[in-house]
Amino acid sequence: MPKSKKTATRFTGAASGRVTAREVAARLGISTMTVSRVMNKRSNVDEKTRRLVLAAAQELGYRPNHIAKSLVLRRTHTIGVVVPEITHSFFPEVIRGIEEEAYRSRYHLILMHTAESIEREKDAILTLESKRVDGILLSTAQSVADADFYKEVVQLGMPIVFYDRCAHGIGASCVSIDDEESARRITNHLIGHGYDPIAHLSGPQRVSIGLARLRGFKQAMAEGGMVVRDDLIVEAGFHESDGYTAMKKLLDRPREAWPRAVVAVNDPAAFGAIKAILERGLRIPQDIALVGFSDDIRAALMPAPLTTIRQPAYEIGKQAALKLISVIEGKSLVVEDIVVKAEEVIRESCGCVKKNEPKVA
Amino acid sequence: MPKSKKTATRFTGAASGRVTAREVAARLGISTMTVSRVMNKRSNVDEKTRRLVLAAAQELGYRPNHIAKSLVLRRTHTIGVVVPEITHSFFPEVIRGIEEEAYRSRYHLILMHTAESIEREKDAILTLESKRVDGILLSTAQSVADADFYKEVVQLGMPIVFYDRCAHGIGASCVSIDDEESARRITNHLIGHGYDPIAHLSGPQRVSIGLARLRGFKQAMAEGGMVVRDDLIVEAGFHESDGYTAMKKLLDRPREAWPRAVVAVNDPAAFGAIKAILERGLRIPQDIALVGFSDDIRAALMPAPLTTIRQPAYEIGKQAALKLISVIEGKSLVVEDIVVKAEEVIRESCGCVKKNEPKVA
DNA sequence: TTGTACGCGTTATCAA
DNA sequence: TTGATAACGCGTACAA
Repeated sequence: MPKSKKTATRFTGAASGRVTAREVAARLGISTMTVSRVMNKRSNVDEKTRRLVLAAAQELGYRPNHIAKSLVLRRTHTIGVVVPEITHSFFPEVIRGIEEEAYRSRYHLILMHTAESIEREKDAILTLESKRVDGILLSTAQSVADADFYKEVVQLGMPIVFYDRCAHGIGASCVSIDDEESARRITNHLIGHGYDPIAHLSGPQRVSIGLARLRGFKQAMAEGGMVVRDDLIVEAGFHESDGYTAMKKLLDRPREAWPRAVVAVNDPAAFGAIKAILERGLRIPQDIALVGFSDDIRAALMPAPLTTIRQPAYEIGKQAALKLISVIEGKSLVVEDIVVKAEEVIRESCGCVKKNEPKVA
Repeated sequence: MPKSKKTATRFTGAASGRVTAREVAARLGISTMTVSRVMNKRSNVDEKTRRLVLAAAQELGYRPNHIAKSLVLRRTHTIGVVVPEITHSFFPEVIRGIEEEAYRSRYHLILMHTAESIEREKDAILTLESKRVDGILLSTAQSVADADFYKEVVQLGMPIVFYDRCAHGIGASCVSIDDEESARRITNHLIGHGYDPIAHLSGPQRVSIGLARLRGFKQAMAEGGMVVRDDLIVEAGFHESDGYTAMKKLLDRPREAWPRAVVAVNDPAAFGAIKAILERGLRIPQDIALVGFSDDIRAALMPAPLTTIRQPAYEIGKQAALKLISVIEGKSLVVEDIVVKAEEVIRESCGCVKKNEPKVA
């Protein structure tokens, strides 16, 4: 041994209360490298020593320190997941999809909830960069203003994939359903049944999906030869209360100005609209027909079971994770928009079916 | 000086593509310690150099490396959250509570989903230990067998707080509602209305809440002078399908063996039971009365709006995070069971109210 | 098959 | 107010 030991080695578990590879090695009179090799399942270790190390590790309660490992390998095997609204049932399903895929590839998740706040979102991204996650999955907050911020993230070399609510044109991939096309299809349903006029409770126009669904609505109207009346497009929001307020605003007008049918930007907004409609003593769909978007767990249980678009949330999460991981691992270099197919769920609220199905799914 | 468009020019190797404190320091001809002091808002830095450092950091796109920081400080400022079932609406609410409290104290969350599997749960805990989280919040998987495993976690010095589904007697705190007492109260409701006999669709008896709710049921029955018949206690499960199967089993018996009322272990199970009851053409509560547990978001929307117990999920998450953080920071040394108050929500399914409230909340 | 030297990026400590 | 040095616990690249 050439050099004198300057290391005042702790033999007991000392300060951090944590056992290190050095202690496992010391216990057996071997080097830490052998311990390292065993823990990483390298083949070039004698079977006998391998078993000794494993036993000692077990006995001492050794847990390899991923922090130190990450520092040297410059990989954390961790993905940052930024969620704007954890309560909305759509996102937990997305998370489940992400989680399943991450688990399969042995990645872990750091969860950041922005509560729809752009400030918290920026903060979340900075934190994730500092935590050196290998990549980020992000759905933008409603209040998103500048894509420049996202662009900087991309330029700094952080792999990022957007899901559901995307920022386009900044060199990042996006996984979502075809919001525009889906909104077009479901609007067509109402048009096809002869309802006129048709109103739209829109989402915030800052948010990609709010914009896309409005576009789909307008396109269907144009194709159907309907007049798009600005006074029948009410910018609402994604929450039940938003839909309630917006619908009430419509119903506060004179009766002849009421819409005959309504396309809500999502199901919660539709629920609010339903409430407003029923409060007036009106019937759905006889007086006003209605469709939503997202197939919320409650949609089938409404007094008028809601016709809506089913968003395959799990699939979106899965695809997003899949894409991100392949970007991280250098297996995928193209920036792309991945579109997951959404399907219509026809129920009674649009007046398109007559049969009374049992309400419990 | 206005912003440069292309930030982050790497000078040295920096294979990870990441700017380090060394590079910021080199740029200014100072030491990394000064950079460190500035980033950590230490007071003993000259105001002028402080500004220079901040400017250089900004320009280079420097993000302090939390990994390295964690290694030396032996603190990650991260909490591991283990969730058995992310889809059940209860847990996202808990997570929101945890997240809010963690955010307030500047902690971050690593989310682990066990999908009710004990294997994945063990794996999750080992990973969290390796990731050196500062503490763990855990709700046990249904298949939990040995508390010994949890005990080892505690003995290794990892702060851990259980929530909702707890492991007792191992020196860890627990945050939950008073399941036994709540089950007792809601069963009492049925007894008070003269229903007899009363059945219980129980949860798995391996899980703390399954056990506690059964105890509460039995206690109420005993206090009410009712006979507890083993054949009317059916071990079901927490899912809708479990409740459906269990209820069908009851209804497959001769009519005189049917219960007059049913206490379901939770709302999803109650939903399944409702389905089974309605399929037979029976009415709720006229033929069979029913109560659930948890106030699922769908409870009010059932054909027979469900009387249930509201679990303050957000509050549970908040309390659990609060307790864990104070344990981590050495401000709380006692092991305790924290009980969050749950309240009954009386709706029509128990036949206790007559008025027909609007179904949309 | 096993071990040694060094570096990953940061902070505590002590000296200047 | 600032800087030099030594950890933190591990893996890479070599040497033995």
